Amino acid sequence: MTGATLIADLQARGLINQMSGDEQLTAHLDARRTLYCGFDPTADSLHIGSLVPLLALRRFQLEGHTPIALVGGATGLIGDPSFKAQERKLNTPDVVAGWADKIRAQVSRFVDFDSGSCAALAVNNLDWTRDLSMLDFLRDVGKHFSVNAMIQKESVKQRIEREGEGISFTEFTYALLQSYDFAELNRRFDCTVQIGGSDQWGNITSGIDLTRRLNRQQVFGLTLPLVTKADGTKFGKTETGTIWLDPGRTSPYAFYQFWVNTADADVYRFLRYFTFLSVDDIVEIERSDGEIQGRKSAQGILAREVTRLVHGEDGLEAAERITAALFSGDSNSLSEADFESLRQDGLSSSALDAEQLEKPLTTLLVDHGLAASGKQVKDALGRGAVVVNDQGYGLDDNNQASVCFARERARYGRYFITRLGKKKYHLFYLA
RNA sequence: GGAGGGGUUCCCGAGUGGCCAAAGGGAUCAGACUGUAAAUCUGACGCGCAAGCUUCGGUGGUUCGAAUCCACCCCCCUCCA
Repeated sequence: MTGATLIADLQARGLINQMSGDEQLTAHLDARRTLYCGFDPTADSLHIGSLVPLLALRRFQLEGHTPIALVGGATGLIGDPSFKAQERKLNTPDVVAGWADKIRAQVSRFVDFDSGSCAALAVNNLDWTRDLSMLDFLRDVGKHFSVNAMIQKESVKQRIEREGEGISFTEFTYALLQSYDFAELNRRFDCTVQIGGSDQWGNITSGIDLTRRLNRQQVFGLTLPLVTKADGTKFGKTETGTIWLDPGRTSPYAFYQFWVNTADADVYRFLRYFTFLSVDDIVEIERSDGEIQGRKSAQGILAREVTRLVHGEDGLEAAERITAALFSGDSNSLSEADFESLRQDGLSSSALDAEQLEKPLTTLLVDHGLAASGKQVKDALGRGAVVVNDQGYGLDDNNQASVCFARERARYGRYFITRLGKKKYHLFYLA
C-alpha cells in the first residue's frame, strides 16, 4: 500500500476536489496515518449528501489508515456559514445533543471499529469545547486568526458582500471552532489529515494553519467534490424530499428507488463515487451498457450496491421484493403472504374502515399521502392516473370510494395496491 | 440612536386602489413519448369534488372596494453615530 495508489484511485473516481500539498500528502500517506471528517448534527439523521465523505473515510481505512468520525456536538450549536445564503436559526442544546447521539450511531456503521491497528474512532467535539473558557479561547485560538483573512474566504464572501443578508458574529467564528478541532485531534491522536466536502476547504485550510501555529505540526487537507447532477438540479432530493440514511425517514425501498432513477448522464460517475466497485469494473459496465438500446444495467447495480452499504442485505432484499412486485409483473401474481411482507418491507400502507370509505377519493388519497392536494388527485383522475388493483378510475368515481375499495375487488379479500401516476404506490387494506 | 432600503403565494421575482388568487421564471405534480431515463410537448400548481373560502410581515384605520393609501408595531439589510 502506498499513498500514490490510494490517491490515484481517488483521482480515478473523481473524488478529489482539492488537496493541500499534492506530492507531500501523497508521500505522507505512504505510512499509516490518522484522518478525520466531521459531521454536524443539523437533523436527527444524515442524508445521502454525507455519503461521499463517509465512504471516503472507509476508503482510507481499507488502505490501512485510521479514520476518526467526528460528530459536531459543539459546531452544530453554532452553524457553519460556508456557502450558506442565510443565517441559520439555532437549535436548543438538548435537541442538538439528541441529534448528535443519533448521528454518531449512524456514522459508526460506515467504518470498522474492530480492525486492529486501524480501528476507527468516533469523537464529539463538544468534549473538548464544553469547558473551554471564552477568555482562554480568545487568547489561545482567536489570536491566531486574522479577521482580514477570514473575510476574504470565498465561503463567507457572499454573506459579507451580498445586499439583503448578513452574517452574525456567531457563525463567523465557526471556522475557529472547526480549526480548533483539527489541532485538538492532532494533539490527541496524531491526526494529520482532514477530509470533507468541497465547501469545507476554507475551514480545513484554517485548521491546517492553526495546527501549525499551535502544535508546530504539518497537517493536510483534502476535499471531495460536491455531487452534482448533469441536469443541474440539486442532488439528493426527490418529489418526496430529502433522501435520508435513516430507514425510518427514507425506507430502504424508497432509497433503492432513488438510485434506480439515476439519470444515464450521472450513473457511471455515481458508481465511482458511491460504490467500492473497482474503476476497471465500472468502465466495463459502461462499455457493455453502451451496446444496450433500452434500459441500462448501471442503475440497478448502483441501487443494489448503495442500498446494501446503507441498509444491509436485509434492507436490500426488502427493497428488491417491493420493486419486483410493483414494477415488473402484475399484482395478480402476488401471494397473500407477499402482500403482508410488502407492508412490513416498508411499502407505505394504511388501513381502511367504513368511515374512510365515506370520503371522496380526492380527500382519501391526500390523507394517505398519495398527493399533496385534492386538485392533484382530481387532475390524476381526469387523466386516468389513479389505478387500484390494475383497474383505472376517473372523475366520476370520486365519490365512489366504497365501490373502488369494495371487498369483492380486493385481493385476498382485503388488499388494494393503489397507484397514482407511474411511480407512487400505496397499499390499502381493509381492517 | 440617526438616515435610507426592504419583508408578496415552495423559491426567485413583478405588481403601487377595482380587470389580482395576484405577471414571469424555477421547483413540483399528472398526461403523451420512453427505459420506473433524458429531451420535448400538454395540463395542473393557495384550500375545496363544488358552491365557495382564506392569502401578499403584524395590528388597527381610510374606502363601496386595499397586496397596493394612512397609523402604530415587529423583523432584515446598508451607511452614519
